[in-house]
Amino acid sequence: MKDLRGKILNVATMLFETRGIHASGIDTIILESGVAKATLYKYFPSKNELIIEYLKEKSNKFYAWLDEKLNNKKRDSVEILLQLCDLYEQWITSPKFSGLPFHIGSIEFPDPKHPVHNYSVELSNQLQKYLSKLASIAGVKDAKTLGQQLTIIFEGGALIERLSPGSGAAKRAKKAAITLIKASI
Amino acid sequence: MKDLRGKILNVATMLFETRGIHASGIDTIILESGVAKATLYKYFPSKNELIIEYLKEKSNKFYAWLDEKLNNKKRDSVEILLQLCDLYEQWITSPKFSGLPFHIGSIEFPDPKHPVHNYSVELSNQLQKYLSKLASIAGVKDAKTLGQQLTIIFEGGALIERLSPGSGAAKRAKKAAITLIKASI
DNA sequence: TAATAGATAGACAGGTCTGTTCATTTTTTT
DNA sequence: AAAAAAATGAACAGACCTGTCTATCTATTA
Repeated sequence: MKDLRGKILNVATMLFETRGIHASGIDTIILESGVAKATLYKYFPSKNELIIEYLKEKSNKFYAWLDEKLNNKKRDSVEILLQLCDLYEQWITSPKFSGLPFHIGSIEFPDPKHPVHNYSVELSNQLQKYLSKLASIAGVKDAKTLGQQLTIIFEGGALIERLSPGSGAAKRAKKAAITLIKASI
Repeated sequence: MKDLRGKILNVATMLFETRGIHASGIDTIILESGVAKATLYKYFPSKNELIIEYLKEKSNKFYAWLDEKLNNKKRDSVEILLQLCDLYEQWITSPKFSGLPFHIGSIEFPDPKHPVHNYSVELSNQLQKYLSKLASIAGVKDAKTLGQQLTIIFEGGALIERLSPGSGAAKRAKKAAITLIKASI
């Protein structure tokens, strides 16, 4: 099994995150993945599509990981939110973490009409809905507000942890999140 | 007084924030500012220098505005931090706001050794120190931690407010900040 | 008015960018 | 082993990139 598509996507992911999206040309991507240009354009009709697939795959992997880790816990208590904070810190401080992909997408493509920007906004909204829902199931009174505030903290912490890796931003974000969670019950 | 340098910087600022840095070429910048290419390269030896000047000027303007607004207030009380939260919301929700420049700089230039990335990290650290100092003067016990947490919330809120302008992210970030401030005294 | 400094347009170099095309080779399937 | 599908290398188009340079023109200063 060759899975050229997967190989291209992996290489593109690595390049996008270490060099940036605009700075990673198609020629570099095919060179690094050892694939012909026509092959890349067969699996991904345009660079925009490739970028969006990168965003989508990263997002899917994140939620798959999170759901799996949270699945065994009882969801109908505030405990689940504290577990979430632990998992957040784990994710952000993992050595392979290099920022939230949709931050890259939205900042490198600031035009609100651009498909990459659009999809990035969608992913941020999705995170907010996910966290609000989790808070709601946990029994938080104003779950929507808490979800939105956790989104802000998690995204901010992710950003700063990437700016200064190992500086402990993730840990402080987690503590701030816990403070907000406890204040909301 | 012509102030060609200022005109170039203004145009570059506008283009960087609406189209992104990589997507704004030198040719576009000189075309929009009605200036010869040699003139741009006289005032800014390279595009990197231009980008850094953009970051620097934006940062200076922000702190000048903030210091002026905070100057009349008594600084030795927690009141100053609540004032800060109001000003933060004002800044972020202003129609001319289009994201924190050093977020653009750090994400478009992810290489930690790149001067633009370096300077962006410096600006984020500067914000954290500023907020910690303000918290310290206000009499907060663990001022450094609060300053770091406020930085996370302010940067996260700024990011999401830009992603979804008018969605109220700034207001919720402010509320979260106030919760943390009150929890820290 | 004459000398000096600043700004101009435009060409140029040497790359890189995305995306297409095509003939050839490799792989898979029948 | 023959037919069909997939992948390859390489060239190509047309545009854009940063940065340099020159020759001309326009201000400012003396």
